[in-house]
Amino acid sequence: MRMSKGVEWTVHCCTLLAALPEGTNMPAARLAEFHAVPAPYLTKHLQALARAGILDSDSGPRGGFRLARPAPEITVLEVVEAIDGREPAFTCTEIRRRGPAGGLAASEYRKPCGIHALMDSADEAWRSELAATSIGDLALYVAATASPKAIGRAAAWFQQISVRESKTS
Amino acid sequence: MRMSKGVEWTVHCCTLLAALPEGTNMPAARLAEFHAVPAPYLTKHLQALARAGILDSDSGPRGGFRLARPAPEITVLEVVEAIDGREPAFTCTEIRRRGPAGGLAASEYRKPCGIHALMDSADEAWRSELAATSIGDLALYVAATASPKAIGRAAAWFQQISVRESKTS
DNA sequence: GTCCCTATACTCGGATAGCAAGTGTCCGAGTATAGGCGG
DNA sequence: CCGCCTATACTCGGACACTTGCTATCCGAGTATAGGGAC
Repeated sequence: MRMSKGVEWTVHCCTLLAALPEGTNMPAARLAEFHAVPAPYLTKHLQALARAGILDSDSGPRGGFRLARPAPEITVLEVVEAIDGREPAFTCTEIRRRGPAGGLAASEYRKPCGIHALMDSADEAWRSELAATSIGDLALYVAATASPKAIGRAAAWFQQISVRESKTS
Repeated sequence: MRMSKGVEWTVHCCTLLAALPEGTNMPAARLAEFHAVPAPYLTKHLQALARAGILDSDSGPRGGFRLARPAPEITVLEVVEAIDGREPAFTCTEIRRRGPAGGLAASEYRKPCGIHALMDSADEAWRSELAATSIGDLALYVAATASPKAIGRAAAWFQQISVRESKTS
């Protein structure tokens, strides 16, 4: 059971977007550059987030991605489900109905499969934990715990891409 | 993020083995027959459980698998980890250290990555839920909730394989 | 000088190859058993 | 009749193809901008 790499990338991207000023957007190429990940593949995942209603996207020059809602209203679970799928990891194939002891009428299996119920319960606990934290929480955590040097470098890079844009105009 | 089918199969197998009389074992072929799953592939997974110390195996005629410990002392988490691996689904690649804002000394990243911490927390909640239920609990649940007809069929099949064995002798 | 038009360059969006891991299968090594043989 | 030996058949154990889904990439459609020209 392995989670897609895209989850880590997109959650980091959302956290960065949450730190941007209101109404500001950032193209996928810049997001990829900041996180040192392959740009085309990251774009694919960001599109999935746009489809899920987590990001809004603008085309053309000065275009890019931005959070569709305030960061505190976006849970990490939403991002994970947008990338990794909404269906639970465990899929019950109703083994108990098969084989020599199975084959009975559906009415004989009214109680849920015990293993299925347990797996669903564990899955629910997992999702509950991810739903309790928002992108806004993560952004605050980063702002509070990141070293001043790292924040300084991020700010410097952010200014650099601003002058890089104004140079073309 | 999809869990291996082998998890469902082996948990069902362990539950069945828990229902067997003390000291009784069952070969992989019978377990596969009862659950209507491919025997060779199930064998592969049962071997993983034997390696993990969950099952004991006997070779030769009258051989087979049996629980290595009392069913209440075997948690579902053990079975899941034996099949699906012990490492967490999410792997942090320390994205924050890469890119234009990264590249600082390791001492600048003493606080753990927020996303990493959250994912570990969710993973812990998931594992905790699976560790709270034992194979013995599942066996009791099945015995309490399965329909009398299903239990009757299982008993009939169990008797049938017994006479099938005695027929050869 | 102001407005409009056109060409441009940059953005997202979906469709397309490559690869790793899970899925499914097979055959060989080892062992308790069952029958036959000798005492 | 009893004990031993041998051959057997059945079991687990690890090594070998195949398929699905994640990984990585590219090119095309759409749009706001910037410059030039006309009024």
